[in-house]
Amino acid sequence: MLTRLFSDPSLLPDVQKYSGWADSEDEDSKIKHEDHDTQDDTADSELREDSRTQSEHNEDDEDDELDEEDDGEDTEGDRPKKRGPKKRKMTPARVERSKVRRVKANTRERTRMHDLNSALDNLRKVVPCYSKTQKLSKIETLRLAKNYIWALSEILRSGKRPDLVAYVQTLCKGLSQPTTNLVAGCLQLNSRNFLTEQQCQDGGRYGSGSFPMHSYPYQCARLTSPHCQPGSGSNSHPLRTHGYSSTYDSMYGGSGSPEYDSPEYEGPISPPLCVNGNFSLKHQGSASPENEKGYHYSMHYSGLPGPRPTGPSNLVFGSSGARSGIHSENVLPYHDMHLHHERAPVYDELNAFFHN
DNA sequence: TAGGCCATCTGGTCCT
DNA sequence: AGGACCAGATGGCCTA
Repeated sequence: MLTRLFSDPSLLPDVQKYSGWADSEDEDSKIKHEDHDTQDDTADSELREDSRTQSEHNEDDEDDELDEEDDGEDTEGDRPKKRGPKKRKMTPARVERSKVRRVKANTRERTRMHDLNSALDNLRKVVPCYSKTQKLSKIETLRLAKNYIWALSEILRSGKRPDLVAYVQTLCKGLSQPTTNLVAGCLQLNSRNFLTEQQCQDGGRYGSGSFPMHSYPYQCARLTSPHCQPGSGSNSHPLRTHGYSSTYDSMYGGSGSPEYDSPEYEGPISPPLCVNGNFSLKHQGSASPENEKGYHYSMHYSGLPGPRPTGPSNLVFGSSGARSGIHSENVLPYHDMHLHHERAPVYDELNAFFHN
């Protein structure tokens, strides 16, 4: 309950500052630890005491003058007298300072974790599967990102157009089954979007003329995604008759598809970005929900033409601005942000590679 | 209900 | 000295 309230970064600091219940939770935590300390007055609590900064000790001198030393009580009954610095009593002033220090540290830690989560959200948006409604978990996001980087690196290294199956397999390597399904569904949706909309309405650089996506054999492979409806647009494509509908069987441990080894499928290979539907429909002037949907699932990667922004002012992913309370992720909405995105060199290279 | 995921608190350690 | 970072602990929420 409180946890959820705390999860609102915009509310939290003020809430903590001005509300009693937030402090009470902090109090609960402290009580928990203080209980621990009292339960066993041990090295643990000693360590904590010993680790206190020198300045605190100096500050506490005044307190020490007041209530330092009652050595008798310090021995805690039968226990042998401890070595090292004498344990100091937690005077009310010390307790108060400790509380303030802890509250400040907690706030910083929350902010830090919020920044981390924001960065993860940004990462979710640039990996090949992005959905606002079905977010990848943190660990899966990192795994997918790693696989994505690996896949792109391989493309650059080999200088070959990627095979979609291998590409998808690389992307899904090590991912959980649900995430694999999700990724596959995203890829499928984007491919379909491209086929049914992009191909028809876009005569531009990504159209069928410059890029033979329409002839790609894996466009509507059978997927677990509900987006792939039998009989839907791409399903009627002539190439659907080639029996490639089990594209993902092999990766899911299904029937296995010897067809994949056939040279027949090494033909027209689309770039991974194209496969993933990186023909950002947002830029096509259409505001239809379908396009919007496709946009969310895309990698926002198509708006590559144009001069590369230079200089730190264009760094959307720059410093977090945590101190000012403004996170970089909040500066621009993503659909604006990626227009100003400082593209990594790999983007340009890939773009050039696939469009020459 | 168990397990996964997550947010938060906390103390320790390292760095500037 | 203070902040950043880290990992462990804890508890809530959600889903199969």
